[in-house]
Amino acid sequence: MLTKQQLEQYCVEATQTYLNHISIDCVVFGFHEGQMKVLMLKANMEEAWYLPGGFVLKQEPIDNAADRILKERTGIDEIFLQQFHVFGHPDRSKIHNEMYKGMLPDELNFFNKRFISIGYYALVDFFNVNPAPDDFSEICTWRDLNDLPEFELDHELIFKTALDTLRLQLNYQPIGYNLMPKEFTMPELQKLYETILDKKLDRRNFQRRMLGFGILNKLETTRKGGAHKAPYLYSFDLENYQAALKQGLKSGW
Amino acid sequence: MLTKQQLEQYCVEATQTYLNHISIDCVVFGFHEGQMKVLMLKANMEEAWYLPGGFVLKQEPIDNAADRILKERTGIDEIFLQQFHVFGHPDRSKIHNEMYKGMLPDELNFFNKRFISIGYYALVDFFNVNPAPDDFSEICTWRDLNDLPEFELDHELIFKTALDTLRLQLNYQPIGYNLMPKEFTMPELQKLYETILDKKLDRRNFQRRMLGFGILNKLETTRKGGAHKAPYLYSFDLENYQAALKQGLKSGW
DNA sequence: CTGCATGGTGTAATTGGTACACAATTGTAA
DNA sequence: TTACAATTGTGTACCAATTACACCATGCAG
Repeated sequence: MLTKQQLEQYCVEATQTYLNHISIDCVVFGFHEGQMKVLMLKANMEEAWYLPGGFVLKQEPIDNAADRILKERTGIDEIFLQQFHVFGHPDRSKIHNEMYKGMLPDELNFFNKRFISIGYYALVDFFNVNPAPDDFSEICTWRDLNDLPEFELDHELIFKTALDTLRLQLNYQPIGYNLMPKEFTMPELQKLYETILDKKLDRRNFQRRMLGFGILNKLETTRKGGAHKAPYLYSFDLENYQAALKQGLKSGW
Repeated sequence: MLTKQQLEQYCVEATQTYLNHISIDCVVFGFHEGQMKVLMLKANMEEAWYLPGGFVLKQEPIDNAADRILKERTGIDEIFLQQFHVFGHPDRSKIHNEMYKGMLPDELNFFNKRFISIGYYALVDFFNVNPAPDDFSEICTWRDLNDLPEFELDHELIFKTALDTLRLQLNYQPIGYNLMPKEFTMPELQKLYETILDKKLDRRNFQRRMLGFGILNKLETTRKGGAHKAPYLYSFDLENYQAALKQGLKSGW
């Protein structure tokens, strides 16, 4: 929670250091215990949830800005990030945090401007993330895709657009390297796909199709401990994976 | 060609009416005589070509801004427009037109800022367009995709990204309604696809695939006049076309 | 040891895409 | 008038990918 003085100083500095009218919002997807997760923040003192975001330094490439913002929230350095849409309706711009409304005259309040927000989505390994709140929030945590709180502002639209984009990209790009641990089983990978797509897939066909892409290495070991047959472990063949990212999985026309 | 005084007035007004730091650039595709075309502008007094673009009014949704800008360049009202990428590297921001550099002190020069540009691509019917230059150009005209001039700034990157996006979308979306005249023959439509993809397609397989999408109406009439067998005319089934736009042509997973 | 849930592999049927062949139409040149 | 070249309309055999399903293997519970 910022005092009025702190907020005032923040606004003065922000106006000087950041590009005005431009913000970045990130949809950070993680995967844990068979569930898809999104990183979210809860505002100070109120039940208001929003997506991690921030601003662009005056001489900073926008991709770097997204990297920087997410490093602050997750501690991770090299994140798989993809710009997916720009949200630019004038009505979307409200104060990030209603609590600070009225504490400053409008002309001094950096947040009380129209912001055009560039949406990025990120895929990260759940276990590498150390969620850290920002100056305006008290909680930064994973939320389950099946149990999301209400979003502030237009963040629900941003989230849904990100998810739609992710689903579409599943059709022509490999996915998982950034979401799975180094070693994983085929059922675990399938669970990821099923969660993203929100539908059941055939176990056997999934396996053949995945292997057909040629982006997986089958390891010697198996995962013991379950109450059933021990599945083989796989890892991604990074070279082929990168190549598939570039060329796409299907040629189409 | 603007005088120093006109430029100064333009800059003062622009700073007041437009969002600073944000611009829009458009890649307008047309199709004529079997050739893919892009709408381009040539600067006053020099051989400098760039894409049509403009700025966002302070209270204007960005999609409307793109509509407005393209209406000024083409005369067309309802254009098929799609946001496809944001170009936000700080080095991309130079003065739109080098000629005006130095005519004004930097702090007054609206153009001498960093601009983050939202890229839109448009598909239009060639015959509906009345190309009109803007204040900083003397020519607005179609350029053949096979015979493009050098682009100013990062407009070549913007153009190529738009073309790549268009090619990708060909795999899961119908196209052509906005590029073809009301009635057209199958070979004409095929030529459009071949031009976009820059590759030959099999005549017979193309026909079957297209008809399989269920977005075409076969008309009774044929196109006479050619030196050969008269081909049937087709039109788009707008209802199915719109549905296909939404759902995508292939289900994927 | 047996039952059961899960994982690994195989295979037939269907669908979709590719590569052709051949007939029909139209204007032109002989 | 006729033969021909160029182009369009339609069909079909073949291969690849996807789908649906069967069967066996493994590992723990009882």
